[in-house]
Amino acid sequence: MKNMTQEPRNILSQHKVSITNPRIIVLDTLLDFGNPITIEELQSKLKGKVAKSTLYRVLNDLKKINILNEFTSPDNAVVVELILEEDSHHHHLFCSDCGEVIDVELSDEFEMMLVKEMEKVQKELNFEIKDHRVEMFGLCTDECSNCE
Amino acid sequence: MKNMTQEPRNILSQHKVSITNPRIIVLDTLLDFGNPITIEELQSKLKGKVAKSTLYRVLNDLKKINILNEFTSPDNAVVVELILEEDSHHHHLFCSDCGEVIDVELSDEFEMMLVKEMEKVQKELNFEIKDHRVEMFGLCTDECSNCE
DNA sequence: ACAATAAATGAGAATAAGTCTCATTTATTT
DNA sequence: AAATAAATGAGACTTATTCTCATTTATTGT
Repeated sequence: MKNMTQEPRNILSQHKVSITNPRIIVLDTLLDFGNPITIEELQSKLKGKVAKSTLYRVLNDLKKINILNEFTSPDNAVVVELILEEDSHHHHLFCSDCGEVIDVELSDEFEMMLVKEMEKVQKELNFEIKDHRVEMFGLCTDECSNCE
Repeated sequence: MKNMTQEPRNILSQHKVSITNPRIIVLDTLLDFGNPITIEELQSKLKGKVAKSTLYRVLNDLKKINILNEFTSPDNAVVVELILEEDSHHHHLFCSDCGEVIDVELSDEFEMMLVKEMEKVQKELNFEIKDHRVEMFGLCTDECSNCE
């Protein structure tokens, strides 16, 4: 899902937040990595460039303008992922061995069925469902660059 | 999914772990609550009865014998839930307002389709999928005892 | 382009969740 | 009931995240 068409400066100005160095650097790093990334890994990539407190602030800023998705891996590590306009709806696959997080697109057929299920749940439980998430856990095999 | 048929002592002896007071108290509390619960809330229920360090140890023990499920809420709070033998496969619904976590069963039809989707993903990505989870987010309305 | 104002940053202190240590207590085994 | 092994409590320690505040950087109006 790597995407080089978007520029940090454009992203920021499109969302009407001021353009600052730390924001550009964080966005650059996320765009360059192109996959969901652990805060820990992100911190190590930014060591010496962006202060720890600033990193957390920038991540919060990005969440506020809805271009950052945050979730946790099975071992409770926080993972973030940029939401780019041309990204399609997708879910995540976690390797329990190396910790890698992989984007997965499921079929439209499946997504439609999930929506129907959610509608049923909404009615039964009188709950207004806004969003959903499908997570899959397992082991990446020989294709994974981390585990061998 | 509240279940009163299981006794802490039986659960522990069935899993060959020694029967101790803190373990009984923690299991009792989880059985009594009968729903997924935040560590924070669990701690407050056990205040003065079980030491913090012991609580975490007991929770780890229960995870080791596979009778405790752990996951995180959308705001990254850790939530635990007892896995009882007669519980059926289910998913979770999170209220963004009051933080309540509700068990949801989805149709067999849907689950079968999800399994098919996972098989596709397994082949495509050469990933061995062991487990999955469907999470839904939204707002509970007038039925919820917490929000009004 | 420049001054004034508002917002963002860095560095480290503060807080909070979870783990670890170790002396004491409680279970289990014989 | 004694010996051995395991579990506990209390609090120290570690690590992730938030907060504070003095300084720097961006934005706005002229």
